[in-house]
Amino acid sequence: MTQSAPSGQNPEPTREALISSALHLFGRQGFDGTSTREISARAGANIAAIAYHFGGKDGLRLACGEAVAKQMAEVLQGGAKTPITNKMQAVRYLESTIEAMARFLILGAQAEDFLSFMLREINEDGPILDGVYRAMIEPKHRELCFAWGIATGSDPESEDTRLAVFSMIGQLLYFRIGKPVILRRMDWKTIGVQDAERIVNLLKRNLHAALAASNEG
Amino acid sequence: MTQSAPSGQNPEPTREALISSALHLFGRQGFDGTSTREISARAGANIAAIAYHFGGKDGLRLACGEAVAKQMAEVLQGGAKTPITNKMQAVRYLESTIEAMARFLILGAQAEDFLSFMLREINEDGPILDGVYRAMIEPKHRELCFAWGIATGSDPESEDTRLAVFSMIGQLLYFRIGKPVILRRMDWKTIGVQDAERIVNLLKRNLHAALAASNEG
DNA sequence: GTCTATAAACAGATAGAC
DNA sequence: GTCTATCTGTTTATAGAC
Repeated sequence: MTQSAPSGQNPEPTREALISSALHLFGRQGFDGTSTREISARAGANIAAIAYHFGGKDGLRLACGEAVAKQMAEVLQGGAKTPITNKMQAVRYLESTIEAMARFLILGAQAEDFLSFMLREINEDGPILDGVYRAMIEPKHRELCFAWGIATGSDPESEDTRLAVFSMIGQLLYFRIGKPVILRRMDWKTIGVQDAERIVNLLKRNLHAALAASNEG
Repeated sequence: MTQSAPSGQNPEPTREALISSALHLFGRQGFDGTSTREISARAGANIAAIAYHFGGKDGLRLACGEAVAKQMAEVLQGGAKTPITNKMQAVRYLESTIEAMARFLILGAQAEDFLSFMLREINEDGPILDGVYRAMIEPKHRELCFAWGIATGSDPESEDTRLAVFSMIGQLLYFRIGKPVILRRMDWKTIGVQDAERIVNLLKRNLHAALAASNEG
């Protein structure tokens, strides 16, 4: 938005190409493991373009973080259509969120770059995590806690509820984070559609089991 | 910090210091983000010592992988004392494994370097993961699957069992992997002893709930 | 807005004294 | 086995033509 769009064309083609290339390479090789030459070459642009558009390599990294936050927020939106007022709606919401996230995380091909990048940024615990946490993780987790509270009849913002939601999300995310390990142990070359379905069913069973246990306690 | 070698005592003091320093820095900054100068300075050794002892930076990385595999194997050993013959023993084994791993992962201060390093290596999916997988992850996962099979009366090496064990381990590991996110959401500065206890209890509840659900199905 | 050319700093590896 | 000094290649950033 900082520049006036040329008539009819894509406003910032090199800018977007640079972000897309950087996201891909940062995710695969890490920030320090990727050179600006490599990024610009992959984007079909010049090395100097990075300094021009983003001020430098660090600026490009930040722009990648913003792109991830924006894209992920769009993906995660869609469950919050109908308001949740009773237990059945809450359970359905939790279920459909797990399904959507699992399919996106495990199968999503275009998600690969975003996720690898974010995984590294989470470990780094820097300003990019700050942004994505505020824009996406925190609001979504709060939403899930609200639904969890309705589904189990407990305080949505209690420590136990927040931790319970993390344990639900955690097992889901691990199927993406631990993918290299899982592929070895399962003797799979990749996680196929039917494999993902099996995982989704397992996660839903675990969800219902955990909810039932919470309702008893 | 530039000390000379205390000749005659510990067989390889510089070697060990280099591995320990590298593990720390690789975990925090990544392999590419860490220079050999930084490593040798922290170890109180000379830059040339890395080439002498390990052949180069890559050799030092491999040595770090071996050190992790060795240390982790020791930590994980200890549960496989008594043979598992009945359901109660199997459940107790799963429970105590979760407890031991959770306390080690979440609280263990000296585990920090090992885990950060391995997290990056898992994402990298290279030769270091190969070694650690074979030496530690695969055998331990197999052991857990065996116990899970006894506890639920299902085939220990079926795909569903292997995935179920991963979902159990996954939620455990996420409390370490996603630590920066969790600290923000829980508004904690660090995960204290009583917080860890709360998490362990949650994980045990989830374990029992999942086992119960598996027994029904 | 994109390019070439180059500067200045830094990387890992090594030769050779001790 | 440890040191200093240095070689060689690569890094990011920038100056200036177009």
